[in-house]
Amino acid sequence: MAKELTPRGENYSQWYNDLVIKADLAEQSAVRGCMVIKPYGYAIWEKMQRALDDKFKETGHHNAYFPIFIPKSFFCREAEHVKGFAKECAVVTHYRLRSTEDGSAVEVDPAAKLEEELIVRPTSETIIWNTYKNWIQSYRDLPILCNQWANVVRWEMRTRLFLRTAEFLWQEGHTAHETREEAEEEARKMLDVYSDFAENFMAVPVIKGVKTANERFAGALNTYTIEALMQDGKALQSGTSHFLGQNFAKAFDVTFMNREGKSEYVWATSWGVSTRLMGALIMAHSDDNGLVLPPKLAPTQVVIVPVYKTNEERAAIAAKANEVVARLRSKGISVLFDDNDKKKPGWKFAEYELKGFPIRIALGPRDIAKNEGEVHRRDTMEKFQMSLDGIEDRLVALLDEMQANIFSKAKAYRDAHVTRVDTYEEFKEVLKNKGGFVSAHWDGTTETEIQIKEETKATIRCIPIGNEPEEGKCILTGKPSHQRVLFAISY
RNA sequence: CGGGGUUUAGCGCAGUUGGUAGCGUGCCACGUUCGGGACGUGGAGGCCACGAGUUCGAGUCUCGUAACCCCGACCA
Repeated sequence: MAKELTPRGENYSQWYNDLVIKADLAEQSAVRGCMVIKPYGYAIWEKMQRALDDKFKETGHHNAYFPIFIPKSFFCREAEHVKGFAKECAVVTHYRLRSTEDGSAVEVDPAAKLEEELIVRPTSETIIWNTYKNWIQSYRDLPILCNQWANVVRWEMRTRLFLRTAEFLWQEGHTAHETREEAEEEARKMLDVYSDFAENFMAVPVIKGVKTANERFAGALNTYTIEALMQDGKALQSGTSHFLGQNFAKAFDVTFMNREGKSEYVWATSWGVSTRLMGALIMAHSDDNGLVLPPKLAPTQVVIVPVYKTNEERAAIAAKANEVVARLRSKGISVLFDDNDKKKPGWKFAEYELKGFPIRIALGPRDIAKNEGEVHRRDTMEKFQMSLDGIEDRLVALLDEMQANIFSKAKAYRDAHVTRVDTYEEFKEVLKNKGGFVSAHWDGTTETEIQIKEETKATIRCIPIGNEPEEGKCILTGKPSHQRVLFAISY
């Protein structure tokens, strides 16, 4: 029992942390608040990246890259933006080190102080809009649809692997448009791209919605969000898409000649998802045996574990296994044949379950004799015998079924944890004992929102898109309300 | 920045009234094993966070310093 996990029920945070480390996804780095993503974790992230990138390309976007450093003066151009990020910025003040007098160490060379400090990007709106200024003169130059895969730094007080780290990997799309309508449509479209990805690849059901003014991105006119629910009943903001209006165009003086020959400020959007999605993936599906990966994101979908005593058996199984490997690969299934002789089958079973490999096939002498394999599926932990004839087609179907099953399981949990309440007492009771989203009336004011947050720790996660209008009374103030909003305690 | 805690082998930990360092796991070697995290034997691995004190003697007591963790405030 080398890698026993903390049970999920007892201490969810510890379970999560344990799992991330023991499944070889990531670990705390020696640098405060920073994370090392290990090869296995990164392989999953790469699959996510690839799927997202394909979607971005399909919707007409191009990848580009902008500097990691933002001159302080750029950063301060947009008042709300700087207010939102100022408290968590890493700042470069010098560009050189020197040896100390006794030669035993190095120190910052005071003579190498930068004239203007550089901010390590917490997000790239400012450096990008400073650049877009030079790219845009006419409506013919629009739209600009760029995406960047990058790292950003936000000096958070408290960090958690994948969910909140001082440095994290993400993608940030930054688009420039001719009209308000086009920009708003873009922001909405990218929200749909995100929710499609979350649900169809990650198998994580999400609620699409609009953020309240209080929760909006610093500098945006409107922030759209996808909100997912974790198994401990906390919500996780999993992706955001912002309609920035003309705020950044005005801050960086980006104008274009419109079709009427008049000068106009450019309309903007930005949108991003980060390695936080890894956290969502882990917390949405995993169980006490470890990680559960949806087949579309599993770096390896099928692992074949040989079971043998003698070298003759080992050779016979290997021959059969290699044949199965080739057939599975011909159907596009990623497969590993683990004939490492140093580890025993039982050890391998546990290890691959911990790492969330969707399907395992055990091949032993008994199976070979019958031309069968023992198939184990990770999502339900069921085992059954399967003929090796045509196994490739059956596993393609099984992987699809598992993808769907993992999603519907998560969705059933999520749906069971959206609770409608009409009084503040019920509201507090549900948050305390059941968790999840609480659908309630709110009077629409920031004061009420903040008071509820202070009293219950719950925030308004979003106003769901397509919300049915409904007359009611604010749970806190009793003032009239025209629709319900979703509250939750969140990460 | 408030409140609590930790620091001893690669990792996880124990170490009693102060007496000179231990367990689990991992690692190396050999043998028996191999259908759910096998076992035996042998082996390597330590400035007990750092600095000062008390003492014949400090992992253990006192003071100081640092790093990290948890709970708050801040946030994708």
